[in-house]
Amino acid sequence: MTSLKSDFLQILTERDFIHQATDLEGLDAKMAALEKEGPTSAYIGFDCTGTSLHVGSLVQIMMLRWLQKCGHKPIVLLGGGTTRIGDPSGKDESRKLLTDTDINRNMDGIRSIFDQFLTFGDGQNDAMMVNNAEWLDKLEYIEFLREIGTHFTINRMMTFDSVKLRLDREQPLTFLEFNYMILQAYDFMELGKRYYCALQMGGSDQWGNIVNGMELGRRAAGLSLFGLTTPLITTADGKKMGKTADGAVWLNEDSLPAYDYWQFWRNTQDADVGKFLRLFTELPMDEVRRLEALEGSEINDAKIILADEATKMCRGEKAAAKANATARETFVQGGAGADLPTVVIASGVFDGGIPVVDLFVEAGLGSSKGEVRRLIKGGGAKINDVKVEGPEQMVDESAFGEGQVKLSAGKKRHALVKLG
RNA sequence: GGAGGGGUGGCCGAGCGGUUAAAGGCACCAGACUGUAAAUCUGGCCUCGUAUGAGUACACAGGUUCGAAUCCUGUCCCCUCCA
Repeated sequence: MTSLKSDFLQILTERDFIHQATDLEGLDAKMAALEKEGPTSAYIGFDCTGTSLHVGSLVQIMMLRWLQKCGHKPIVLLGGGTTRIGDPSGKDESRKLLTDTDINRNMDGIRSIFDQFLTFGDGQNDAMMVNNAEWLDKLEYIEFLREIGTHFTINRMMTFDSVKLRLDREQPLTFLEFNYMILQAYDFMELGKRYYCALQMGGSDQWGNIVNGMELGRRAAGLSLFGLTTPLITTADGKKMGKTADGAVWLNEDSLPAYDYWQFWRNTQDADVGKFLRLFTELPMDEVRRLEALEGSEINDAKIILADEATKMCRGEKAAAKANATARETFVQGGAGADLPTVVIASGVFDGGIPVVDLFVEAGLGSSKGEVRRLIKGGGAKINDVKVEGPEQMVDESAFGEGQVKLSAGKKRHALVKLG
């Protein structure tokens, strides 16, 4: 890559954020002119398909954060309107249609995430959040077709992956979904007109949608727009990043406690440490290079730093410190950290003792008694770090040395039970 | 509208009257090895039960049969081809 002049693109390149970009030099020149011409604003759209976003969206969010750090203006576009259509990109089947109340609820959840990562306000490079329902809901069909529809040919639309893949696999694509890209294109143009937004970023599956928006903006409004996509982030063994046993790794505290979030990063594979440090932390590159070069068990230090940094950003300094402390106490000192999932059980329940099996289910370390029984059979269940010998074992109040009991299912899952 | 094919456990996918709680694979969980890694090996993977076992289960509802995921009837859903 030839030398880039703008800080923003320089950083993005160095940290491997960029998969494809339109006219990188042109964009670079525009962004480098920051001091004279003011900040460039750029947007990323997020559909409101769930109450939270997961780490899959984190690359995108990090880009907005860097954008702001470099003195530009990030725009978060919530897809209040487009979510009512459903993006067919990268999906074999159309998604179930969401109700408006679902969408509104989801929007609230998602909104709260961005407060962690960006600074919102009215200043020149403060972030802003907009909802595309604001303009999409008002569109008039015939008028829209005449003004916008004339700029799209079916011939070209058929060549875009989101459409082509679906058709190639002989999967149905509804007319509703077919319109998604047009509406997203319209968004880009609208943001260009309203807020001088010149750049749209997104995941690699958004390339087609982004390019469409650029072309529409140019043809229909004479705007000069740019597009940039991130690579699909996969783990070293080729899986899509961000799925764990219990599902997605959510960014919202409500959906995933900070301790688990921290653990997710802590359990990164060796081979991914460098990549993740680049993308998901703001550590200087020298530091990243030093950390990823660590070998053997030393790389664990790098993973801890990764977990600290990532958690700090998403959940705040305190939560990160707490998660770190809990992990240290639990794993290094073999104790029980305060941040472990905790269940309070009325002390009366223990009169005469209760079966271990029930206790584990109660503590959320197993979804059924059978599952816990199997765990015990496999030798994976421990109480206060003592292996549970058999499923018939009973637990009574004598186990509560300091008012709590630590239960472990395997090496990584722990929970505390307290008397209440 | 017509003709045909199909709906099996989280997913893929065998089975097509009893030997089927249902092959195999993936995913997942635990153990061993380690470094809270990867790879590998071992065990597990519907619910209840210490267990012999029992209860549910192969889209849904009925029926035939000593016995059905397997045969029949109806319903719902999906796909393909034709118009």
